Order: sequence, then C-alpha cells, then structure tokens
Amino acid sequence: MFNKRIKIKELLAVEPQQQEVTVMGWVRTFRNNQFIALNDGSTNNNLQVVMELGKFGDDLLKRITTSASLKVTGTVVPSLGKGQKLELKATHVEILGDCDAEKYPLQPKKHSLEFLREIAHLRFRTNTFGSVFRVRNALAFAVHKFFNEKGFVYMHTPIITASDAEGAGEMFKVTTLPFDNTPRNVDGSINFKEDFFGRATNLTVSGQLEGELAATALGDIYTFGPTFRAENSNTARHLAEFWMIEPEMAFSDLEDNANLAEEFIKYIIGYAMVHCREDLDFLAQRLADEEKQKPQLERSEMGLIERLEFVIQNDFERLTYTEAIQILKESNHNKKKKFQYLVEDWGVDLQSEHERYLVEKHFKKPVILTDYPKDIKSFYMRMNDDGKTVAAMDILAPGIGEIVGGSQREERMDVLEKRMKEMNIPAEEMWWYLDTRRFGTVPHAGFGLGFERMVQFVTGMTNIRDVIPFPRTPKSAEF
RNA sequence: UCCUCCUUAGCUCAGUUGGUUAGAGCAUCUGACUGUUAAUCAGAGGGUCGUUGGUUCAAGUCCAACAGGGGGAGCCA
Repeated sequence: MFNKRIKIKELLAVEPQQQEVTVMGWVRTFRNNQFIALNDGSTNNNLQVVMELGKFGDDLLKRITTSASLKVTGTVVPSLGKGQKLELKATHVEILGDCDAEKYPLQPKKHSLEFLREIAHLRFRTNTFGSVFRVRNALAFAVHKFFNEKGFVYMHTPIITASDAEGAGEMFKVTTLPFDNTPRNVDGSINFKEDFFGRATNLTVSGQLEGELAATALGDIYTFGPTFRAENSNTARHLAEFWMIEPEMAFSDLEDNANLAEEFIKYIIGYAMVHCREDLDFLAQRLADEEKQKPQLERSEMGLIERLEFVIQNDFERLTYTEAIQILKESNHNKKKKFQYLVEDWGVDLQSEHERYLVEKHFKKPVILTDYPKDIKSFYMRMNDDGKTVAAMDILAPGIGEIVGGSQREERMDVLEKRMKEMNIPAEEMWWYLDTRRFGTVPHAGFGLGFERMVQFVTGMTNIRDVIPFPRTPKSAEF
C-alpha cells in the first residue's frame, strides 16, 4: 500500500500534534547524521525528518545519501530548530532505492542550466525544474479551464498530415518506405503510392486548417497539441517539437480575435499566480539572482512577479503595422542609426530588434500589431479593403518576442482563390478547405499561441529548452 | 544556416610573455563532532587540459579543422 502516504506539501500545512504519518520522497541533503531534508516533488519545501541519535544503525545511516528514496513513518512534532514550523520524528525509515553518491551527478549546490540540460532525465529533481514543471502543468490546466468556461470545443487535429500547403515551415517526413531500394516512379521520383498512406505525409506544423473545418460547424473550437517544425533553428526560443494552442472562432473578426487572445493570456497568467504562488516566488528569486550577474543596463526594470501583475492589469497596446513603422522610423534609435537594420520603407518585415524596441523600450508592455502588408503574410489571411494589408495580428511579449500569431481568415471564395493562385498554393489539393467557403462560408478568425513561449514568459526562464521536459532541437533528441 | 565566444577534476572556475611534478571552492571517500539548515573541523583520492593534426628544443597556453555548448541573427509559435 503506497497510497497511504501523505504528500509533503499537505503535511507542511498541518498543525503538529504528534500524529503518525508516512511520507515518501527523495533525500535532498542529510545533515549531521541526523537531519534529512526530504522532497517528494509536491513542493520545493523540504520536510525535515529527524533521526534521533543512537536509534538507527550505522548500516542504515550510511545508505541515506543525496537522492536516495525513502519511506519514513514517524510523528509530526513542532520543530526544535529554526527554519521550519514542524518536523517528522522518524520511527521507521526504509530505503526504497539506494543512490550511489559517487555516481549521482546532482549535488546540493547550484548547477548551470546548460549542465542540467545534459541530464534532463534528472533535472526534475532540482528546485528550479520542479517549479518550472509545476507551473507548466498549471498553465496547461488553465488553458482547458479558460476555453471550457467559454464554451469552446477541444478539437484533436491530426498529427500526421498530407497537406503541406500552409507553408508554416519545413516539415518532418512520415514514411514507412525503406531508405535503400526506395520505390521509384519511371521518372525517378519516389513512388509514394507504395507508402503507408499511399501518399507523401508529414508531421503537422499547425492544426489551423483542420481547426477551421471544425469551427465552421461547431462555432468555437481550440486545439492544444504537439507541433513540429524541421527548421534548422538554433535559438533560445525555437524547438523542433513544441506545443501550440490554436483557437478558431466562427462569426468573428480581427478585433474579436485580439480581444480573446488578450483575455486568454491574462487568464492563464492569473491562474498560475493564484495556484503556483510559491513556485513563482522561487522562480522570481532565481531570476533576480541571475540578473544580478548582468550589467546594470541589461537588467529588466521589473521583477518576475511585478511583470506578471503588470501584464494582467494593463491593456495591451494595439496598433497597426503602418503605425509601428512610423514610430520606428521617427525613433531616435533609428535616427541615430542604432538599429542594425534601419527602418526606411513600408512593406518590409520587422526585425527582432524592431519588435524588441517597440515592446521593451517604447511601450514597455505587450503589443498587438495588426494589419500587416499582404506580401509578408500567409494566403489565408483576410484581405483588407485597402488591397495592401491583411487582417493579421501578432502579439509581442517583452523578453520573448512573438508569442501569438493570428488573423481573421479570408472567407470570400473568389478572393481566397485569387490569393492562392498568386502565392502558388495548389487549390486542388485544398478542396476540403475551400469547401468551407463554398458551403455557407462565415467570417472567422483564430490564432496560434506557442505554449512553451508562454511558459517562458511566466517562469522567467530565458531558454525555451528549459521549459519543456525533453527538448527536441537540431542535433539533439536525447532521452 | 550565418556571426561571435567558450570547452582544464563529478560540478563551477583559476592557470601570467609557451618552460620542470596543472591549482582552488564545492562534491566524493575516511575520521571527529552532534539540534543541523547547501552543518562544521581534519585528512585522502580524483585530470592522456573536447578530438585530430600542425608550429616549436618545449603546447593547457600559438595555428588549423572537426565535435559539443553559450550568446546574437534568420525562419517562426
């Protein structure tokens, strides 16, 4: 019977009254041959287990090493020492699993995130990653809670897809064809008719197109699932496998879309603030310590908690691409030629440095940029009346960059077909997508939010590889 | 993929203008102590200096290539 254990988080909240309890967990430190700091993952706060001198044999004491797993039964008493309200006076201590101290790589000291990334299978046992993954869990739960409360239908869009028309990025191929002796057509090309699905298939880069199919019948839907991009991206904000949330709403325009995105972001941050306060406080302290190492100029003005509160309490800044270009063009930063890429002409895509200037220097809050030039955006985005811009929106977050990308979709069949032709999108392969416009089309809109970027923003972790349990990046798929 | 920096003990790092047996803190092991808080004190073990090749009487130190990692950029979420 293992389920009679009490979780340490729960135990630390009780009044110590000599009650007998059983806890299980891993040793964080063992001090003085007497005091075990025991952690079971329910909280970063350790339980102090006291093994009275002389009551336990040396054989047992020797086996209590960092990260050994224990079952401890004892009585809960007020702590004699400082630093904790209560402690567990042990009566029975059983080693569930030994841990060879000479081989175990984690020590009770600060480790670099780079080192911990190399032992990602064990990094859950650190305070930092314990906090990060409890916060990640809370955010994931809040995503479902938010949409459920709003009457959205959770839709499972396919992981394997035959459509590669969206052009959201390079795709991973899915095949059962042999690498040698690949079946060929007479012209030498690969004969996908022999493949598992009878055609070329890939891992999805977005559930949006299928999401639109569901939204144009069920009304409001969202997806929340893994997404794959085979880009050779080596940055602190890209993964080859990541999780994306994609709501899609029928009878909605760009403004509805931006409203939902802003409300959504504030909601899930607020949920984490209420339900993960201890973990966020810990992460805030961690971030503050890290920032102390940086030169004054690079430090952020607000701490993590302040930053999250600020985002929840203030309206996001909304402006069009055209207005943004104007601000950037007239900025002293641009006039003094401090940008690596100077802002001159309308129509060019914004560089990271420009986005960061807008978000971190000019407005100092999240920014919703709308109505981008059609030439730098996707075919499905709704054409504005000016004929030059489309009803797109990006949400830029301080320190993270683009956290949301979305748009009102082009619901007018003739306009959509024209755009697809211009952009060389094969309309015949997209017959099912076009059917939504053919049969009772409606204005609709949606967006994609990168879940890991959201977790980064909330936890203050600066590298995206530290907010997903087992990161997949170019040349890296260990564990 | 491009630019740039880094790679020395299990971890974090020092190592002068190239010059004998490569150092520190923490961790580990042994012993002492025992109400500790990343316990303390004493002692011990632990390194083909990322890999390969080159320059040199002599390379951790200089040069080149490769590998891995960090930071920045592009692609984006």
